[in-house]
Amino acid sequence: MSDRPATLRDVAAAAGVHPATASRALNPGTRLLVSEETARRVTEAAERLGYRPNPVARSLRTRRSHTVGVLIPDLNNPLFPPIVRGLEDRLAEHGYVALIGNTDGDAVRERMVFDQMRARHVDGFVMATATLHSDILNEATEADLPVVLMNRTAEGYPFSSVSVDNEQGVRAAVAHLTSLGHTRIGHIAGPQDISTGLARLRGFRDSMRSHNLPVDDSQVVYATALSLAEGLRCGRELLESNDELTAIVAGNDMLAVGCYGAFDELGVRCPQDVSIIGFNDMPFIDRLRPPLSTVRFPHYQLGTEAANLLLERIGTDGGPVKILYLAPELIVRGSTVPVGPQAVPGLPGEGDAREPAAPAVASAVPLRRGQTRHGR
Amino acid sequence: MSDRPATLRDVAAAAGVHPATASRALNPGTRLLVSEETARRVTEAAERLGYRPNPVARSLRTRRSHTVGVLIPDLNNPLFPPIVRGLEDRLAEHGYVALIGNTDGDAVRERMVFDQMRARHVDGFVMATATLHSDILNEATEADLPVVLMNRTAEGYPFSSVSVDNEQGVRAAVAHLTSLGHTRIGHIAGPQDISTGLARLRGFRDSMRSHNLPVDDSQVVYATALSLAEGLRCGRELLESNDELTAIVAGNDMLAVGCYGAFDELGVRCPQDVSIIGFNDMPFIDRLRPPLSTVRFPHYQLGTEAANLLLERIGTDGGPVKILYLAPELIVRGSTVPVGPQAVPGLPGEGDAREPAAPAVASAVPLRRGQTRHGR
DNA sequence: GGGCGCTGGGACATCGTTTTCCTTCTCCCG
DNA sequence: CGGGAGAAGGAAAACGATGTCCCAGCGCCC
Repeated sequence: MSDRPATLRDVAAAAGVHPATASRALNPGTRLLVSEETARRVTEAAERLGYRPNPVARSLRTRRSHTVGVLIPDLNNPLFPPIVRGLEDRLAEHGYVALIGNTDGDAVRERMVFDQMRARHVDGFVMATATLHSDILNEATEADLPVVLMNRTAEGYPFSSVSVDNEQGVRAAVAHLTSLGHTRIGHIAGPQDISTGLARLRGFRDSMRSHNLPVDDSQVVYATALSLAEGLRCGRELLESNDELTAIVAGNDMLAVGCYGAFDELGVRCPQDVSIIGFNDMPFIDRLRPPLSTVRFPHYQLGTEAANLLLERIGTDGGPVKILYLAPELIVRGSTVPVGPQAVPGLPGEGDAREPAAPAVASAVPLRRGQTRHGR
Repeated sequence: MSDRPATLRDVAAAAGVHPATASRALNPGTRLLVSEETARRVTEAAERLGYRPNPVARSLRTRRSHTVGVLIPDLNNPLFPPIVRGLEDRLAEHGYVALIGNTDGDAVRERMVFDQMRARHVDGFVMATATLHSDILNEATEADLPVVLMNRTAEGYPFSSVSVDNEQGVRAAVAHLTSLGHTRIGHIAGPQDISTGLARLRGFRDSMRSHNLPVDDSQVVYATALSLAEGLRCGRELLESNDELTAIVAGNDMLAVGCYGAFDELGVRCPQDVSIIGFNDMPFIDRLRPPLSTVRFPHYQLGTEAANLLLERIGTDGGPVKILYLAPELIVRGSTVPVGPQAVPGLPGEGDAREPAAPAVASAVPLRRGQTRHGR
């Protein structure tokens, strides 16, 4: 109505009460301190004036910004947007908003955004950042900041975390490959200072052992980053030093896609010559050639669960520390086929195990169009 | 040092001055109001105490939140992360942070996030949202909110905008196709209530006309959203009603990729039977099969320019309204080939016009590995 | 009937800055 | 030597909400 937005004082005046009373009436937690009748009058006045509490003033008083800091390596990595969406959506339900900070895996940048967010008085942190610099975690511990680790696990820190059961995922991947007859399986391991890199390598070794398959040193190559470039480099190295390799378990989808480049370079056909399986089931990964077999986990839900954990910690300060694991799921696509000479199917790599209803290439008829076209 | 973070009052006490003086000394704009000597003492005290101004208190007083609202359709669309990164990086340089709101192309959600952001007193808006609901724009105009439209143009609103020269981009696409001998070219138009959908359709009609190629009604199909599903539907429709079509200009990459699905369904080979070209050059689009020819624009820079425009508007209130266009660039990949029988090259769709240095498949030698492998 | 407990709500301080106003002091010039 | 300009910085009022303190009134019970 007026040009300046209505303030609590305006509402109080309109309702004929003291501002403090108006505050009490409007606040769910303190509403029972005022009479039914007064509360009604105040809320009605607020409604009429289109009153919106000023979150800045409220924050100043309550020392709660209703803002959380989210540290991720890089939003450009297609894995993160769905996770962030889950996080944001869940936070929004509780009146919180997320401040997203990209660290680019750079310690200096990470420190910068962390400090910047602390300066803005975020109520908590969700960290999915690549290399967990313990000085930041230490600082957060000392300052008793609510922190939730996402897709990373806490070791010796009093932080809740939500992540995927990486060992189980990799075990499923290895079991899948062995069931296809593969025995010489390589692994492109993610950086070992990242918990996922570590856990997946562990899962790889464990399940190879349980299948009685030896793993010599040349079968594992270590990436220094979860990037396409490192995937290319490691794939090259792995293939060049291992003649008889028939399958690769990549530390994540990015590394696997990078490996596609190595295949092209070396004239290796995928999946006929070498099968490969990734991890994450990134968006669009099913549209590559060949469509990548991978281990999926529920991205969006990872975000919502992280939000839940953080909200618990923030809400009643004393919320328990929880370590949550989400179950992974094997997704078989065109990049993994049975080993051996028979492994040259007519149509190169199609068929997604998860969407069986999708009209497959195989079922398409040549169609009238094809003929007119070829005749040209 | 202490457990409670240092406040301006602490700094003032430490420097032996009044808090107001400390404020003046610390604030670049008012520093010249205090003596050299005092300023030195204050900054030194601040340094010593590790003083960080409380942005909440500052915001309350200055009515500046140093926060901007960014409305985008969906962060999951790979086109947006790079743009958002550009925006955030540039804003961060000036002490601003972005609040990102996903509208999902839904008017209700859009209204929600808009209100939420206004309640949070953002200093301005960057809107890249799909359908620009004029009531929101009207409201922003009335309230005199700084608004920058990104990848959308303003029509009759006093807002700066930055977008791509869509007409020119589509003209380049059509010229490319005609130079390959295509004459029967279809268009999957984006929604006509989005400025890009409109402009690209206009560009299509214009350039077809200037090549003296007729466009009948069946050659243009209208998508209701920039989604894979709509691309599939429209591609299907276009192909089924146009027997002799040899090329398609898609309203954006998403529609083009959706169209790939239609190709599969109908047994149409791409690019041998039908060439297709997209728009945007989304990340990872070069890794599809076939790699999509498309029209690129500098994503990151779109974000930084939007940030620049907004900062100008926010800074000196009176900053001019600017309409900025970025030049597009044609990217030829494997999805567009010459029309006719000769259009069946040995290797299906490879070769990226932009990265000529990349080792191409064609140059890969069979390699020793290939032999051992084939012998198996 | 007076003390007591309880409830509703007003007054005021407070969160940490910025900003306006005003006092003090110095200096310069007529 | 007095007065005005100007610099330096203190005092205090915001900004808008919340929370603490306290008082007035009312019902109740002994």
